[in-house]
Amino acid sequence: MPTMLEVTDVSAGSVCCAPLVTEPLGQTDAEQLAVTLKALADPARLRLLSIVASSEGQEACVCDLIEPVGLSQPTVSHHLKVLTEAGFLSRSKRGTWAYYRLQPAALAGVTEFLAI
Amino acid sequence: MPTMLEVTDVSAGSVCCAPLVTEPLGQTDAEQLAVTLKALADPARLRLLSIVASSEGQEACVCDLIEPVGLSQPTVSHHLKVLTEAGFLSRSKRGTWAYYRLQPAALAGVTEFLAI
DNA sequence: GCACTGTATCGATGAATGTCGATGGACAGT
DNA sequence: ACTGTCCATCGACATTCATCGATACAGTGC
Repeated sequence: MPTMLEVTDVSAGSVCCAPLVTEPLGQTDAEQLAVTLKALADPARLRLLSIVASSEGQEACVCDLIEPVGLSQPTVSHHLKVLTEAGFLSRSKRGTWAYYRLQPAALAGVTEFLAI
Repeated sequence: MPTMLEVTDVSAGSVCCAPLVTEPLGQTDAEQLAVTLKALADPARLRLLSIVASSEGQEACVCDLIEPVGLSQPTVSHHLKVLTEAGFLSRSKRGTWAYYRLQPAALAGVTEFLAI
């Protein structure tokens, strides 16, 4: 088969390593975690994520996301891709529409890492 | 007195608003949260935070942080300032040395916000 | 006062990133 | 096929940011 890539699934759960407060982080672990946190650290993405999370079935179509955040369609598409690659959302296309669904495990992974 | 500023204390606890998944985030809340998360979303800062967190009394002197992260002293100082302004660390000067201490409540606030 | 050490600030620079308009590709209806 | 809609990618631009060397500031000891 050629390229059945379908974005990237982190198959999240725990993020990568022991909780932040237990032991010093190595360089590569820190870089990986920074990528994940950077995906969250943007106002537009936080809003998109919260809108998806509080939608029916924690799922929303792109067309329903553009107006609420007040950004252009390409920009919204870009942010959704970032969130998806970080594992916080998953994408499924139904007809002409693309639906993005919350992946609670990814959030849980971050929480677990930051927990005391 | 002229400027007794002493950085900025968030006197953290909960971050600012309802958990991410409960209701759509407003623009200003999202911006505030993004600033907080951006402070975490950097490899060097994650490493610094984890080193401080796993030190005796969850506290460390700048001089003990420079070598482990392998960055210049001004850069380390910059990152510590960012973490302090975000409320994750507090600073206290004792003699010539500056000690940075973990503020667990700030981490707890983020955790609370991301929790399901 | 003077030298020394530990930190913070300043200014510069290169890299990363958020944003948009324009374009392309996929699908539905006529 | 043609048209229209929904969405992703591309290229460009402006801004932000991580990093460093140089410098300034504060405290200690002589």
